[in-house]
Amino acid sequence: MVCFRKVFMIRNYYKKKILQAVQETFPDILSDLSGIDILKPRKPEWGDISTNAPMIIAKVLKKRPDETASLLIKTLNDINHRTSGGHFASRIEFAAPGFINIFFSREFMFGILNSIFESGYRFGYSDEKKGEGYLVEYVSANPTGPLHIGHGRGAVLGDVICRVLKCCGYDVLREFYVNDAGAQVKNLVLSVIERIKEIEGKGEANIPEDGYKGEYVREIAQRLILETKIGYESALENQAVVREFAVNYMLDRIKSTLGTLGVEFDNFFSESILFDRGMVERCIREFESESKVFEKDGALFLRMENNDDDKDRVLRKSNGYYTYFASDIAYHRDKFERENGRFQKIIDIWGSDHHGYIPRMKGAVRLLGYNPENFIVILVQMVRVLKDGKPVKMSKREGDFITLDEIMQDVGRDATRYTFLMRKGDAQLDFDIDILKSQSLNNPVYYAQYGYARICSILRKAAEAGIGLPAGISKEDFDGLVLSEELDIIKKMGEFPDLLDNISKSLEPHLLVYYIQELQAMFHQYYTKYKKTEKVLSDDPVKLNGRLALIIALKTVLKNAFDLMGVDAPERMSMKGDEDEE
RNA sequence: GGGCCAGUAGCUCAACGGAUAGAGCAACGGCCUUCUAAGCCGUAGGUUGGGGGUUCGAGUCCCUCCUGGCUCGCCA
Repeated sequence: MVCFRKVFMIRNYYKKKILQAVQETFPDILSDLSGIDILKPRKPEWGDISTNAPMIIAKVLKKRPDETASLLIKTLNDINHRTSGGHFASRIEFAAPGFINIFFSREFMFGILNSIFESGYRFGYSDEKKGEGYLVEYVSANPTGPLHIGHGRGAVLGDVICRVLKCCGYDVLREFYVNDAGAQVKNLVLSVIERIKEIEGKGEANIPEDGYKGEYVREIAQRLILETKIGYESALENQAVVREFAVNYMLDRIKSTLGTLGVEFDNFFSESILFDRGMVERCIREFESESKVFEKDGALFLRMENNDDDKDRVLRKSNGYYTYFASDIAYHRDKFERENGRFQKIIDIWGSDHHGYIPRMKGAVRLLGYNPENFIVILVQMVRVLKDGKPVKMSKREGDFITLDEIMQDVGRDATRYTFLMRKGDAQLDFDIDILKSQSLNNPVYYAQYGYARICSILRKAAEAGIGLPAGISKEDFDGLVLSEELDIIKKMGEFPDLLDNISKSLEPHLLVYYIQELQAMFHQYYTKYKKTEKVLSDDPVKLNGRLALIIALKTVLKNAFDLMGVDAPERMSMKGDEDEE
């Protein structure tokens, strides 16, 4: 058997073999070979994995691609026969204009299946990069209102990115930045106080221009009165009390929504702490001593020109207050410095309306003495909510919006998460409430879950028939797997570790959805095609054991993928028309 | 006006610079006495916004134009 140790990535495995072949065939070649690529062919007749190496080498050596290819194939065949424990390829072919196509051997596919059983729920996981730290900040909604759908998208994306990074062996900290020091919170406080006045009948609520008019503000006021016995006048005098209560109330509510969504955080980092601990001042003092700032018109500017930004930026306004940018610099410095530099990479997930802020923050990171490349911003486009076919205007201040809680009540957590994960973050997304409500049975998440439930159903049937489930795959039972659909499913499952590695680098979790969708389609097709002829529960004991092993492995891979997406993997699903059961 | 992102099937979107551009919805026609029909099969649908360029090869990279979104504060 081909040796599978720890995480096994097919791409890397074959890349090694091909590079080895290149070295052995052309020992004198010195050029840069980074153009050599390992591809997954689109057509079955092009093999299971292929490379463009002949073309790259042909260019360097000024030879014809078919010449370099035939030499490489010769060496590859040689290596294939030398490989201890079994061959990795059953066929190695040339294809015009200069590809080498490799077909997996049965030994290789047996190895994939075997490694799924060996790794189980950790299949696809890695501990290779252990120690490399990522601090991922996401959501970070102002505690001035309930979460809306846009927050949900960022939350799910951040959550799944963290899950994938963790399983790829990174040291991950999930953080929520609480903007509890700025003007927005102040506006909330004033709004709450006005509602208190209204409730006590001391006049009409006079919500300030930048205040919040949502119903929840009245709720905060009512609770505040109830729990602290505070009145209008004392609230005016003790705004800090109102502030603390309101922020805590909103944070609790936000946390509860996140809990429903299945999104967790390791840390909630308060903006106020940056000021309380003098972290903002410290940054500014150091910038001053390094002549990175200057005063103009009574304000303090950070020199950003000719850096990453196109403009000098204000850190301290002429009224003496610091800008949001100033505290954000201190915050990001802390991220890099925290726990003796535990985090090499800082990832922020922002709404794409903040994209103009990226050069500024990158520049600040550079001025702090860190490499801006280690500060990565993922942008998430705002979600447009459609109702009655028309976009719903959403204004937090006007209190006119659909909350994330309401969305989840309508379509459920799984569908909500799945919908957000279906597209990459920086693409516009329409969330049509009516369609998701009325056609929720058509939701793609059910397609994915249905396949899982089907597998469980077969395994239940097997148990009922007294058939023991295999805990692994033996060489003999593997002989029962000969249908091309079966082998294709095995190959696809083998891609899972590559996929996770890819996502951990590209930070694009939507690939997970596409993978599940494809894998499920393969299973549904296989199931339907053979439900009358070649059932999993075959009378032939070799086929039976092979197929049981296949679907148990499939169940494992699917479960792992679902877990990473935070979507439920149901053991059974009721069919249409069965609603009245139970 | 400057900057960032996008423009791919009727709609929503995929496709590390690789071979004949793919799914899902929607449309049309089929498949349930058998391991779950929330499934499967088939048909139709495209000059990848337009035009140049780079090379063995471009939806992908460069230039330019068109269109849309976002953004250009001593707001956060």
